[in-house]
Amino acid sequence: MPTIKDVAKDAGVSPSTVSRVINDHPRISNATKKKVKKSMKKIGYHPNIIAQSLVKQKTNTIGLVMPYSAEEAFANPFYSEILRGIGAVAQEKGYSILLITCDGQEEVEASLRAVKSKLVDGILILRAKKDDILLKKLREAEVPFVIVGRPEDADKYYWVNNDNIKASKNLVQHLIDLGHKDIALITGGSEYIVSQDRLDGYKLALKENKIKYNPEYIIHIHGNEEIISKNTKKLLKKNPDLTAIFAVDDLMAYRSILAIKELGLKVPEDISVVGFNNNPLSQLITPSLTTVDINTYQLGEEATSILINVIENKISEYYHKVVEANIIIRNSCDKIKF
Amino acid sequence: MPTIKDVAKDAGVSPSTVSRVINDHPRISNATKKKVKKSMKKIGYHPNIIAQSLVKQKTNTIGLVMPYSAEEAFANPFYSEILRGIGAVAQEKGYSILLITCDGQEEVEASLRAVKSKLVDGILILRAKKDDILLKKLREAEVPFVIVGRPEDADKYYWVNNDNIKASKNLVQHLIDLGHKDIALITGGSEYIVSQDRLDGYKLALKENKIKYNPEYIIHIHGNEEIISKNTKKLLKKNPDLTAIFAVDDLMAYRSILAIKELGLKVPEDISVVGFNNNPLSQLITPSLTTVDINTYQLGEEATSILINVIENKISEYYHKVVEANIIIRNSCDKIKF
DNA sequence: ATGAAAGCGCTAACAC
DNA sequence: GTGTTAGCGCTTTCAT
Repeated sequence: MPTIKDVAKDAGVSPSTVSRVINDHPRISNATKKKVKKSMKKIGYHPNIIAQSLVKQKTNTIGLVMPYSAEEAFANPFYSEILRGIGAVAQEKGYSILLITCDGQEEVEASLRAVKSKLVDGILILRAKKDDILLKKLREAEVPFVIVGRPEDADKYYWVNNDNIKASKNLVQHLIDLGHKDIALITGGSEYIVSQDRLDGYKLALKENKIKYNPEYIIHIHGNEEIISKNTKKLLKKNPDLTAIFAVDDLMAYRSILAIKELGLKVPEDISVVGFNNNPLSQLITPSLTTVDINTYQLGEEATSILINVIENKISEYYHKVVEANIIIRNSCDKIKF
Repeated sequence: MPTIKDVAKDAGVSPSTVSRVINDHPRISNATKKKVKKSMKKIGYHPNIIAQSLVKQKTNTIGLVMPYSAEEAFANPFYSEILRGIGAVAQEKGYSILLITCDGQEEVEASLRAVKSKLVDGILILRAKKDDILLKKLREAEVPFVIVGRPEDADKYYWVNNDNIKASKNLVQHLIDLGHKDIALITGGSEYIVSQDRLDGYKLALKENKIKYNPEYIIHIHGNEEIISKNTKKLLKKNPDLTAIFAVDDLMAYRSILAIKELGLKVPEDISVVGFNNNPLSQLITPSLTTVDINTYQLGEEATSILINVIENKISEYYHKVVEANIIIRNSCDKIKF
């Protein structure tokens, strides 16, 4: 592999001149610039990015923490979609993406290692938990990082999120408008703030409509498997008054629908179902699923854009951005008949 | 950020001794080893991986080329799932994953750049095309790389794949066993070898059962959108004899099923449908989809394992591995009634 | 078993 | 505008 010295020799200039050409230095004559570029092409030279990183103390790489947990959640197209948004902006601004894979509990360690080893200039976190050690450690380490999700101490972080409370409230309001009063909520682990927010939106909608909140209607699910099916069935048997189910992720909604069908009931005639996140498949299933489009791609774009600005010192004050979420009404809900 | 010199000073040894501790050099006394490790912890030292990479001429990073094309294909859980397999092995063997995102046509350039800039030690390619420039260029560049898919000139590459011909043949045989003779095939762009293989398997099954091959039953789809719906409908109207549709990806099958339903026909009573790739959702839709499990996770594991072995010179001869694919029979196919 | 010194490929003062 | 030199943080001979 040719180095900067080989180019210098071939072009009859010094290595620093070659370096200046690489970095588009202003004070360099067009003649030498051309000459050097020709030499680079001739001998097939590519700058060694590792060497550049070492001296510039910057890798132009952002880290993406991805626990490869067995949770089905990971099979969620959410990740592919947000990755697309992240990739698009990163590429446009000349950054690479380093996937930091790790198993479950190691994520704190793995992230810090990537940062302290100078592998990445900044980090993207794809979830926000309550009492999150990872966030605290990263802040202590003074690494640039951006969260997709709403952290606690919201004014001490950079983050991007949907207004989950509002979107959830609107979605439940839609069910209420159709005449539903007994609405179950299937939500995720209560350690995730997104679960809390969607629950809060649910409660808010009930309150505004003077519907009594019934804690028996709430299920917290950890993982995404069979439990949902079992719990849906249990729920429906225990509470024959239920007419609607709100699942906080479309994948969960699919499982609920299946369980409802297995019980011999029909969606939406007997039970209305709504989801969240607008999985691309939700328009293809039968019945097509009413859900909330959270603009996952844009979430990825915005987060990356902010992160790169932080890395390049173009933002100093903590800052967040709320991305619109829109209800998409399809065929999984019916009016209550009196 | 502390460097190796700071540790050396604190421990009262030379930088090279610290380096030897970092690299588990055999000839180093336990006493100094302990002393140095203590200092490292005390001052919060982490080796700078960039500097290590520069001198070792090795980054311990593998590149993953991912065109962020608009194709829905990218929303396919296939990518999440294979990423999990790749991540698991990479992490276990101490490698990071660099996502090389690029738009459509740039993939050749982007991959070569990553390699020649010494950003990665090797590359993983997630598809095989006919007459593939990328593969040729990578081989010219003498970069370690492994393909997920069967390339042309199969004996000149490292690759991992399912036996798509066999799996496809078996799947079509299953339809034939149910009495189907008029089976449409919806497949991907003919530039992809996987499309060709699955078509060949289809043809083989017909031949073995002395069923005449009808080219009108074959549709090549580029992209995954509305076209599938339109084409399914056109196909069904033109060929009322059709009793089954084989889509080479589950997502395509979902769209076909929807189109069939929109035509007022029933799956599987009127038309049987089979898919491929065993999308996790295929068990959740109604009717649940008969498909082929290609063991995506394992595909990712094997490919990564081979790549790392190649990088570390543990394999020299070109080599490939075929991963089992299994038919999963669900409820989307019916027997033909005579 | 440990230290001194050179060098991986590049950039960035500082000279002129 | 271009060359000289030092140095980014680490490893690795070559000494001892």
